[in-house]
Amino acid sequence: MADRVTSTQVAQLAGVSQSAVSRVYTPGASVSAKTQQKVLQAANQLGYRPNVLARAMVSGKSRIIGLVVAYLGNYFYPEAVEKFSNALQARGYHVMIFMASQTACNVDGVMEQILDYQVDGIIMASAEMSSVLSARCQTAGVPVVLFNRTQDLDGISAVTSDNFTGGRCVAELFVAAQHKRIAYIAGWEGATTQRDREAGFVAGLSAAGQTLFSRSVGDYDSDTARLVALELFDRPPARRPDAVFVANDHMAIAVMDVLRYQLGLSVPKDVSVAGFDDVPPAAWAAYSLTTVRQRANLMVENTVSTLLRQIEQPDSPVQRLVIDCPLIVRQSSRLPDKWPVELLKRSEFPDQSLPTKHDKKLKLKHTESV
Amino acid sequence: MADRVTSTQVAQLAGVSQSAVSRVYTPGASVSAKTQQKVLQAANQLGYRPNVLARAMVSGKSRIIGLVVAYLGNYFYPEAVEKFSNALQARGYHVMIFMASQTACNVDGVMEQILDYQVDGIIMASAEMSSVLSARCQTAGVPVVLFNRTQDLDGISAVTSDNFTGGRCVAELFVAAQHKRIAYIAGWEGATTQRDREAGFVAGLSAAGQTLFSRSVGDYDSDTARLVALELFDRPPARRPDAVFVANDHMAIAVMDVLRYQLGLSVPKDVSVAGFDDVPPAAWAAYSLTTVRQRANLMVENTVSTLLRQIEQPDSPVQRLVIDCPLIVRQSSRLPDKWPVELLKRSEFPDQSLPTKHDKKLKLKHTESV
DNA sequence: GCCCTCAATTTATATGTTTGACCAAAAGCG
DNA sequence: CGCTTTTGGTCAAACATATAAATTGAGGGC
Repeated sequence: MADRVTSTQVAQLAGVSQSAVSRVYTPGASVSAKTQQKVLQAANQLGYRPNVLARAMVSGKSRIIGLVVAYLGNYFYPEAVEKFSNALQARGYHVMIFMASQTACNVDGVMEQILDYQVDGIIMASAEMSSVLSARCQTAGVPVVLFNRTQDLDGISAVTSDNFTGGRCVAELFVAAQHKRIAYIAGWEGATTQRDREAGFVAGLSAAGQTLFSRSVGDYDSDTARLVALELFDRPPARRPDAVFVANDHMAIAVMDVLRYQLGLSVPKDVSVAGFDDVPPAAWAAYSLTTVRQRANLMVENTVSTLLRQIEQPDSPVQRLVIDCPLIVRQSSRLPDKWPVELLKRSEFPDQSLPTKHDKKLKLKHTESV
Repeated sequence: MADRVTSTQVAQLAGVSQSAVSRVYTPGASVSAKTQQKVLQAANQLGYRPNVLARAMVSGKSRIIGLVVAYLGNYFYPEAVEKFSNALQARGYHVMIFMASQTACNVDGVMEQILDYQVDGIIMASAEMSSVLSARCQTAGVPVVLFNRTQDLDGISAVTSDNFTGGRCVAELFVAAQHKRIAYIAGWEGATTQRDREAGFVAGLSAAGQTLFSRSVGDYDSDTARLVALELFDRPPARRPDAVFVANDHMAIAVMDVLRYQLGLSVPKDVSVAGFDDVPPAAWAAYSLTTVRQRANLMVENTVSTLLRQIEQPDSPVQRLVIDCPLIVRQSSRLPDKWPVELLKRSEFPDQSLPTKHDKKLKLKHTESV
């Protein structure tokens, strides 16, 4: 069996008291150089390291953060998980990961488990929380920060992208490129991201006097997206959309595959496609997907610092942070001849130089290369 | 501040002793129906849940499993993380995730942190471990299971795919398809997966009297893979490979993009490409990558059960499990006219029916559709 | 009625650490 | 040389739970 080394054993070997050992491992404590040296040597010899769990019990701080994720099949989340883990590790915290697959009742069960571990804070990514649970966290004194979603519960901070503006930019791009039959494939309708992206998109269209040509729901699921894409586009040219905004990249990629390989359509010649998130595969040459970038780094950094602030100062105010997100123009969408100035300011062109005068040339080049 | 509910408070309210409360929450304990009911009611009223950390201290079992991962950019790992978390959650354990980004020294530091949390076991995915650390875990009585890698350290179990046979199958496929200039792009040369895949591949070639036409090292990194692919294939047709086995899908996809969009080559007409892992993007129509499937479910299941067995019976024997892995034949590789029977038995054809007599037709169909 | 058994419950102790109260020795100061 | 202040250190009390040992009480056989 494991016989773990305890501070008492170290103390014995070093010839000091157990609490002297403790103080050697407590940053701001007063210890003489001599004892410190004795203790450290004894500790090294025995291979001693403080027991975090015991420390957690007495201090009330476990330095564990619960991270709730629904599914990692959308590649925005693995990226986030990695960054969260790194950012928190760097600050002396550690991530306990909880998969809250399906339903909301599932989430509630998972949350109880999280609280059992006396976590210092919770990050909710891709999962909704009942108000009961929210209240429970609050009475338990465990701060919660929502990542990439909002919810109208008091006392809960949230960090999101500016989904509305992102959606509006896509609309402006499509409109500027002279698209006339513009469709939208929605995400899961319970999600605030879905709601905001669509609202922005529709607002952008109506600013140009247009409305949605058609609309389907893909539920943020790629299989569903495939189905609805087939339904939406398997029609004669005049009755099918000439541009489609898909609520996230995960679905948008599936949609592109359907358009090209099941329906034989050309992207962007026959149909322009745009997504949301800018996951790594969106940049792969085979897709080169025009999309709205969620700045994962910034979002994670802000989520972490918000959470830690609330942990360290329990009465600090709730914060709802909205992160600006640029339109990433790649080759899955037709380019406008003339760029609205406002839109240009919000756009990035990773594949080429800025299209000011050379619009025509660029347009030619990308249509043939895809 | 948080005033957590303790078992003592529940006991007081229920009019019993603290240990009675404890036993209500201990599965195999003897409690009368009456006390149980009293305790549960009081617990409900106060919102009591046992403190896992305190329980861990006295029982010596934290029910935390440390999961070490290097990077989630290779999409084989997010899948594994999700499955691990679910499988362990189902058995009452929880996953603490540790990113061991770069070097081995980093891993050592991370391992110390893991041990500080008194984890019951450790799963090492995509990270090497020094023998010092291995010894340390052993003296600490913390079992370790390697996932998707082996290492010649005694006392460490491991679960891997049959990388050797997987590599050999790819060789046999290429040979049967009459390829004559066969190349290999290696993974990180410190990895046993890389070593075994290459060994199997080379063995398969030499069984047919062939040798590697060329070889480069991609280090399991997609950017590096892009570079070496360019170097390997930017040549006149006769001096460039007509088939390439890339040590994992993550790199293979990058290589395909280079071949098609930077060099204007057709896959599989000009070059056959095969990968390893069968990550979800390999099945995307734009790539339709022929690859060797790592059966993540089976690997995870076995890793978990091996680990839990070693936790529950500390003297159970070390186990090195090798999981069988099928060749997934898709459209990124030229099909043979005639299939070796042995190879056929190890192959799966997700996109179409089994090619027995219809080889020619299938071949035609897929070359035009890609 | 007595002793024994067995189940249900309580008491007491242990887990490994932090932390505040307490103390001894050294040092500063007139 | 006394007196106070500082410094470094020990002691003991938490922290929330599990569990071995002790205690109680109820039945049951004689």
